[in-house]
Amino acid sequence: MSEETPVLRRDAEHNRRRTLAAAREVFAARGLQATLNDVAHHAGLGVGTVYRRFPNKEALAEAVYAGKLDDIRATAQAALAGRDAYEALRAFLEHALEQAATDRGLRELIRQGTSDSERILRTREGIVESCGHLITRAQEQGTMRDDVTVEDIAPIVAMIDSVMDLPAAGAVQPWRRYLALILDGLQTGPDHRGRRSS
Amino acid sequence: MSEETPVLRRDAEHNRRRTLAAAREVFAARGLQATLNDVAHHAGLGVGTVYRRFPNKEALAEAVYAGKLDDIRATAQAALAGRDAYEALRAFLEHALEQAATDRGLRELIRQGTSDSERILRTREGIVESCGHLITRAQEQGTMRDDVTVEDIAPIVAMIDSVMDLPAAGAVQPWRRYLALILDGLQTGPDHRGRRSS
DNA sequence: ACCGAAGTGGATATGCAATATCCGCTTATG
DNA sequence: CATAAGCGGATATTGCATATCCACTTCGGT
Repeated sequence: MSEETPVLRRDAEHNRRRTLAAAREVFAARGLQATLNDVAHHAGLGVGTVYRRFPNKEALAEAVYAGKLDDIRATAQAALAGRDAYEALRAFLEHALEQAATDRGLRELIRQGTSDSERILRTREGIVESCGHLITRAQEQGTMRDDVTVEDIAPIVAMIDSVMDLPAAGAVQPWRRYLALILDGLQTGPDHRGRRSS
Repeated sequence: MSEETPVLRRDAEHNRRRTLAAAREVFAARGLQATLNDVAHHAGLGVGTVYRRFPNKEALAEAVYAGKLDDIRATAQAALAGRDAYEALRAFLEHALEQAATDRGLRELIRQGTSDSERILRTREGIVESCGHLITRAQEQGTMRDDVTVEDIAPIVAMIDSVMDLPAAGAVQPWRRYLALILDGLQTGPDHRGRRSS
């Protein structure tokens, strides 16, 4: 066992959880560019306390999001079991983007980023891989256009994300509308998506 | 005439043009967050020279982009004369986004931004307004879904922009594909966009 | 050719914001 | 109660962008 199990003092453990909870909230609201000072203050703790447990912001972000992202990957993998691959993909994307909609930090993490931890990177790859399988199967089932690729996943997610970043006009979130629009367009159309005559 | 016409010395005028040219290139390549030092160096000039002509970065950016943006607005207005409003809107968006595709600074300016000059803001409004007219006319012509609004323009542009910001996989720019996909989805479908049975 | 105004360069002052540390004090725990 | 662990938050450090200043150069009219 090279793994250290320092066995934190009770109060320390309590503060560790407080830190994580605060980080979740702050990152969700203001994104990953929020400072550890912000997080500490929001948790009612000193900065030093936060830095004692997490060497830097990236470590804290990973602690906060690794699980959440992994859940999403699990959902993607589970989607592979669905009968209708197109519908499974649609449902998965809606589910995953719903998470992103309420969490700006998660959104930033999902996007292609340079400063990501190895773990986050792998998880993201896994998600995309599952989506790729779904696309292939949907095409075999004749429900998805043949020119769709795994390469389309990242742009689609980026596009929907960008709508979420827009200053929301009303209370409603218009991203579902656009996701539906795009996915709808990727189906095999009734008349092979014929253009208007003129 | 409260307008000053300082009549620049020949070399000064030359350097002013050099500055603008350099700014165009640097902003296009690296976006508006490039520093005036970058611009000056790229122009082969000292920072002081740049600051002598343009009080700050925003002024320089406006000098660089005001014309370009105004051209886009003119194009939008011209599009109102088209017979087929849907097609005119499609062509305009493709044209405008083509400009954005090769100019990161323009892209950032087109997006909703806080630090924009009054002039830029008005121009953007004008563009959106023209798009709104096109949408209304297309609906009257029965070529566009009735639930489309002017409010859809900003998200659409944002979505396509976000694709452009993605690290380009190959040499090809996939944004046209997505723009076509989205606009296609906004047409009135042959069978009123019926969902698949299952 | 000369001279004053205009222009130039770029080192550097200024300001700001985020990161991370340090250490005197407090608290948990055996 | 002893002591190791933990805490707080002022502050050092770093990094970056903005903008200025002024000794020096160049232009252009006479």
